Amino acid sequence: MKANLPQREPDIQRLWKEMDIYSRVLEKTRGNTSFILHDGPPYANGDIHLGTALNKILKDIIIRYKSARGYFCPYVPGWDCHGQPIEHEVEKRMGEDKGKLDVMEIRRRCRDYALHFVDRQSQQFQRLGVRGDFDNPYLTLKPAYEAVNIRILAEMVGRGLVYRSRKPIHWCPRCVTALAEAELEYHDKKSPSIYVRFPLIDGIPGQEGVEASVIIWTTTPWTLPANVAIALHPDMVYVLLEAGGDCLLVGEPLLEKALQGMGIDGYRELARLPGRRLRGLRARHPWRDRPSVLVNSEYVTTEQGTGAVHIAPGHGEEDYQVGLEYDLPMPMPVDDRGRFTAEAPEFEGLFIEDANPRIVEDLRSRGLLLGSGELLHPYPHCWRCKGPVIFRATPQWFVGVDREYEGSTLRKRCLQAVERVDWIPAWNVRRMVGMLESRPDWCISRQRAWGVPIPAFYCRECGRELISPEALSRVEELVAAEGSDAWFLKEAEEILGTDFACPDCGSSCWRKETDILDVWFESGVSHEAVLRQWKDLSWPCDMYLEGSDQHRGWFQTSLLTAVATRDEPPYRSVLTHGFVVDGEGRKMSKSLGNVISPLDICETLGADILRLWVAAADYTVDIPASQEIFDRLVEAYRRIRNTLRFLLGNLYDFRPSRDGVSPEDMEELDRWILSRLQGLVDRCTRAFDQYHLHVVYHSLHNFCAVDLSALYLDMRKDCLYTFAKNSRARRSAQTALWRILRTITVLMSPILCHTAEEVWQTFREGDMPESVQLADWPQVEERLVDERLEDYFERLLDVREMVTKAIEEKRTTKELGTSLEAMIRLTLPESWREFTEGKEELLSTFFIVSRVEIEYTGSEEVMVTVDRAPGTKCSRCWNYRVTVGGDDRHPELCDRCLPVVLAAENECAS
RNA sequence: GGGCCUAUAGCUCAGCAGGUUAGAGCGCACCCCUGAUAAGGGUGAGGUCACUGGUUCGAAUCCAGUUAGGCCCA
Repeated sequence: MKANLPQREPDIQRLWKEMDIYSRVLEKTRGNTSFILHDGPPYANGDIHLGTALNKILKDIIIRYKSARGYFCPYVPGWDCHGQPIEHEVEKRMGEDKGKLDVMEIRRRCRDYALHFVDRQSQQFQRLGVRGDFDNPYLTLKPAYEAVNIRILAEMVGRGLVYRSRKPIHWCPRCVTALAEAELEYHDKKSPSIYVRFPLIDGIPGQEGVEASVIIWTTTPWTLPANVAIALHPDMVYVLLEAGGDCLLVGEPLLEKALQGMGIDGYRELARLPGRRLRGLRARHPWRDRPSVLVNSEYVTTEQGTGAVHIAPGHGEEDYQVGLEYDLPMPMPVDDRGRFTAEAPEFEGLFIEDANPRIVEDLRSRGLLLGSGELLHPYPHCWRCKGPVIFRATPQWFVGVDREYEGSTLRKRCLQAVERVDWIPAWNVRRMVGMLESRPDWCISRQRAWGVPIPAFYCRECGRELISPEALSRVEELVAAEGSDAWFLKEAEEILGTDFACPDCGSSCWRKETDILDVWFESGVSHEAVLRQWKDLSWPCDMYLEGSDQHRGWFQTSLLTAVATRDEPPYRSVLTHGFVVDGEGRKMSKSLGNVISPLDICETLGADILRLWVAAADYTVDIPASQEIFDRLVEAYRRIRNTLRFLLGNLYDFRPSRDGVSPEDMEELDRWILSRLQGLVDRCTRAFDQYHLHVVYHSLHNFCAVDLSALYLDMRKDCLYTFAKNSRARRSAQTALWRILRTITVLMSPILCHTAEEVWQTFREGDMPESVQLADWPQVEERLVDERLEDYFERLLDVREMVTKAIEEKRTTKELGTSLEAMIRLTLPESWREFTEGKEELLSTFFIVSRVEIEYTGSEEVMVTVDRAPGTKCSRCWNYRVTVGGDDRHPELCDRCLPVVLAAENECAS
């Protein structure tokens, strides 16, 4: 049996396209309760990987299930089209031309690039079998979408949430530009390594008379002019020592290393005290009047230095955090070309690298330098000019999460909103709360070209900034009509008109902000831009479904913008999945060489195998993927497929409307399997409702492998093959087969969508829906549930196990081959008489043996003995019968086959 | 380094709220069948429940720590 999925699936997908299945399913369910899963936009860059495939398939399975249950499920896929990675990629491709191109040309190329990958990924998603409105997706670069960013921002401005402040970012002083993390390359760099003394102004507790100094170590002397503080670890022990007439304060774990670095041999220990007791003391800044304050920070490590870290909030991320915590000033004496300004008059005009030796000399002359050397260490460099980059504070726009408005703050409102969301799995609420509690203000500025502008203006006369709801609404109109390009093409006056006067100086000459919005802001407003604007969608949606990394990403940015504007979360539930790892549980990476491409799997095994992989895994944790796992899944798939094929094959002469037998007229065996089938329907439906897809997979597979293949179908072959075509028993069995086939085909259709459709198209007849996707979800049919019958067969299955074991023993000794060569003598307890007496025929079918004899005894024990069945093998039904040879017309037949054959012969003759 | 999470047979998963020799399917080995045949049936072998302590009469199941791994942050 060859599944040939890679070839078949595209045909099936074409069929769906031709019948416009997405619209047909929507029409079928229109007016019903809706279930809206809002698609998180993947980034329009590169081909899809296993993680993307996992995410989209999960969404698809859930939507297919919900719509089969009757929910109205419009699904609009989307793409995140702006942002630095695309711009970076485009600039890389431009190579040398980069400097020559203007913003509009870069934006045009970014747009082409993004649209190219939207198209490509769209094809790839559809190849996975994903059903959705792929002709009408949402793209964050569309003007209507872009304009929503401006509107939401305006609403946040109206609530006083948006402010401008400085924050250190990676900056290339040669290219005069901000750099994102992805634009950094780490290379070794030789830096000066110096120990600097900061004399304390205040006395040390318990050592008030001593004139001591704190020793810091740094590899960036040029950041010292911006120093405002010295950080000590609160729990680290600091040693006050006396050496060569100096009293120095050094962290105990680093003492030896530091003294060596400063060339100090002998010393006398005066005192020891923890960092927390030194907090608040003031030290003297080498050049400025302002003191350098001793603060505590957990960032201080024992790896390098002296345990005392020089803090310049404008020149480092950790420094900045410390600055925020202690409300420290943020001097920035370095301009955008890396030259000192008048804020550092001693070095004004010097490029920072050139200033380093001057600073070191200056410190030496002031007696503050205690040691100097050189150090080779990894350091970030600019990806374009390859020069070392610096951390430099520049003005950025922020959303303040702790700003009061209407009696509360954004952070508090979000924390309350989180409680109104159904987090799946439930423990995710903890993760979300933890992140919201600790998150800093949201920096929404990016110094790039490819995105939506931050629509602020600056007075050309006095520099005052303008960001008001009124001004923003002008920009919103413009962007809605012409797209964000218009911002870059038009002058400030063309956008604002002449009726905005500067409240400070009265001027109406404005200059535009050059920053653009963080792309996370863009995707964060998708609930507004999509749920509220698309026909058939509504706000809030029922579900967001993404990887667990989105707690900090999209789940949070969506929550922030929704709560800031509507005070409600944009989703009723959030379902997360883990990450794809390899067979050993390690993450997939090029360097480990363990990457598997979903496109390769589609080409070699088929999308249904990939979908089965998604369904089989417990996706709440890491999802392993390896060759072996896919091999196993292929086996499992074959088993299911082959079972379906057997069912189909035995229904060739059966039409339910003509040949169907009503349940009360069916054979016990058939009623039994149909009762079992109801259990399967119940289990699968419950599992789908809880999104426990692996339970569905295991249940379906088990049913096919055990209930059907190993038991029921094997037992029923005799009847299906040898009974008269139109006999009630055979039609009864076929009725069961038909019901089973139809039911499990629909049950599996959300997962194995291609296979289910293929089966559906094969056995569909009469007024059955055109596609399995239009079929109703199976209901548990109470009239088919027969617990008494199931209990009865449950007990017989235990006996059957004894029977097969006994037969196996005889097989090993070559006394028996097939089980039909056997006859079974059962010794049963008297209490079994009422439900087994006279059922020898059924039992021989149940055990697939030629004959069964029963004896009853007073003992409670069940006993089984196996013998060769008497008689000879009927050439037609392969049962051993004493009646074979009883009729001269067909001496090779048994008495059961004889009339069947005679009847058929008559039919042929007439 | 911090937050959240995971660890049961070769693989995918059960084992709900602590209680008899830890289950299922697949795979594997051996056998049977040849009217599901690039199929089907049967039997069987596989697990110190990551490790170490603790709570308990009793722990895969509860607690602490360790190790390995994942996501996010630093």
